[in-house]
Amino acid sequence: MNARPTIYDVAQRAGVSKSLVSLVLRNAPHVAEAKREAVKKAIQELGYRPSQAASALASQSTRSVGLLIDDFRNPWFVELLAGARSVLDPAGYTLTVADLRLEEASGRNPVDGFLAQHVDALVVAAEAPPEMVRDVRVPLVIAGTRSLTPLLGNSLEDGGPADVVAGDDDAGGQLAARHLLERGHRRIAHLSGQGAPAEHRRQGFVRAMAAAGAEPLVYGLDGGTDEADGFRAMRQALEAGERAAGAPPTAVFAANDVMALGAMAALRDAGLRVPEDVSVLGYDDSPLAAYGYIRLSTVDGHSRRLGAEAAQMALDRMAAPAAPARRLLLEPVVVERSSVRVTDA
Amino acid sequence: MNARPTIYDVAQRAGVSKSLVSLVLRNAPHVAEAKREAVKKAIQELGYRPSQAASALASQSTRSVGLLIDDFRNPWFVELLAGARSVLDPAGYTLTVADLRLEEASGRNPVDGFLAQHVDALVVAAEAPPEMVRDVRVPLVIAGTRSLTPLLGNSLEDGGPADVVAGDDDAGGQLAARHLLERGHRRIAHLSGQGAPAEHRRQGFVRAMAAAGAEPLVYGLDGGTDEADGFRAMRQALEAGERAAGAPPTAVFAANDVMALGAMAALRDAGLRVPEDVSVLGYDDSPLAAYGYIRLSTVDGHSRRLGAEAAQMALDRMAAPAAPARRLLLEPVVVERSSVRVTDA
DNA sequence: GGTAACATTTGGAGCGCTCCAAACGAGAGT
DNA sequence: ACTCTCGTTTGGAGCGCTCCAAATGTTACC
Repeated sequence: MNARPTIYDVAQRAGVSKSLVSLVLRNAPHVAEAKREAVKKAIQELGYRPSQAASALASQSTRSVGLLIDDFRNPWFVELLAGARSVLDPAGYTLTVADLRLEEASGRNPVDGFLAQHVDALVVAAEAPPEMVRDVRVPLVIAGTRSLTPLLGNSLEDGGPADVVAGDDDAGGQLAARHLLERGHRRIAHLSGQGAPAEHRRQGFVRAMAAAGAEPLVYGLDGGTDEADGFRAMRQALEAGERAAGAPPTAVFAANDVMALGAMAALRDAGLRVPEDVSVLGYDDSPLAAYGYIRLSTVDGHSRRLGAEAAQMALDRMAAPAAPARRLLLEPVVVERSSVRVTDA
Repeated sequence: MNARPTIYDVAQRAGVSKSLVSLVLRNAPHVAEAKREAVKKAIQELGYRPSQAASALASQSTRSVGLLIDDFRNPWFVELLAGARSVLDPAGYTLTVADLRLEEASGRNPVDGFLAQHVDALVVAAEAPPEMVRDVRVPLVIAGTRSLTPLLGNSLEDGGPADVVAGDDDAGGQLAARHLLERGHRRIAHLSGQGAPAEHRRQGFVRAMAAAGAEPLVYGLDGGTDEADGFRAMRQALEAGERAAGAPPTAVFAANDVMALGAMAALRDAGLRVPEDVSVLGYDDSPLAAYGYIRLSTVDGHSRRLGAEAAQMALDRMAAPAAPARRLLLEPVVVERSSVRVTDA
């Protein structure tokens, strides 16, 4: 009585066979309108809800894709997720999300979790250790940064091919440097941190600075990439500036928006105004950057489009498992808000 | 060959029966160490991953609980989630999260989704329409605000009992008013919005103001509760102040942290400093409030504890489905940072 | 009136696992 | 030597659904 009704219960109530109920559920064609209605009515009355477990088991498909993100605390993922849903929803696919940081903290392997759940495809938008995504036996798309591309080598060899869509972090780093350079800045500090995306952004930055004959000042290499790390790296930059020339940098490029926010805190604590005294440029164009109170100029890696493309790739690969692997590199652009000013110094 | 291996494959390779493999998987006692090892080895070699669908179907349990949150964009949920995991993980339960806003936008019912997935319990931490959680037939706990309590009536009648753990929003509103009053403020604007939590906070605020003989100035009633709404409501408050006495409020209490951030933007645009010219108090103690660049004083509804208690209630109810429904009201406190100052005006 | 052609509906055989009752072995006790 | 235990292992019967081949209508056409 408290037991969950099954298609048999529905079938009995509607006076049809279980198979017909199944057809109605998947709204198949060639079902008489009257019976369809009768079944729907019975479903209503019984409060029947299909068992995804049974359906997955029988059909070997869940019409769902898993999305692995880095960390729920960094709102970077919000747009990615929205982009992915915008293509998955119309296709009738469901998205399940997991947070790598949280999963690892509890000693679980999120990829195993997804596979146990029978996701039909996997989108990895986090720096997962290569062995985690190896041997996945399900369409895999790497979404995020160019830095994840090396994973490909492995995946291609011992499993299906993996598609990749990434923001070109190296180009983004160069872009950031040039953006600041073009606005008259020369003493530009870069706040970096560990992890592949940060590394690529840094490399691009360093290269572009060198090309312009400016000295790249890099801080925070030993730390992470969250707000506190940004704060700390900014303090280092400030202290280095005092020690050396007595002049702080006139601009700061942070490896992501959250770090930029940390930097802004450190600057304010030091009595420096943004952008009057020092300009700040972030990366990601996360929701944070767009807040009116923050108005952070930032490098936009097109996270929404990234999500959409990744989802599309997953869909395409499910349709054609043997198609050649695709790679798409998205060209970043800078979004100007109010944290960078032109200087004549 | 590309097919996913099953316990039969593992059993064959390890030279045991499928039942033994199943026992090893659930690491049951009374399994000889040698066989256990053999099975584990076979699992390794084959890259076997259990099928959650099959297991759910056979055991009628997934050892997972669903968590419905409001909106991924409001980082309020981050701590809630961490709190919930802190109790679910040790108990061997898995958490799956869905975002009400996103699901509704794509015309889906997230609760149906959870039930189709066979979650063993459901934690609702969003203002879901009552009919959505009716007739759920699975332990249900309402986590969030006192305002969700009315749902209970329904759930109790036509389904299992629902447990509730909530922050006392009404008390929080009063607390906010008193906090500001005690610090010498009299012209206090409240930025509210639609939705039950905001309503309760507002009611508490209005009551406490009245009790102190101060006039409650409420704005933004016609809007929502995100950053832009906070900005708009703050502008209204400022304009009203000019029109009336020529004096802006000396303090602002926003219905949540994101709105407070919007208010801070409006204040800065108006050339007013926080807290020197006007104090700002938020609500939720979200990660936003803690950023060094923001340092927002805020009412802490104990979201982490909320998550933990909710998870515990879910666990308890699964263990004792017939136990009387529990309700827990968490008393909010204010977290002082740097956005409120004492005034003598 | 009979039958081909099509639209609709149905039972049965799994999908990969869990759980149960029963089988099996190996010491222990008599 | 024989029975009892107790620890360990096993086959079988489902869980609720999908998918297929086959059955059953229905309509149309000769």
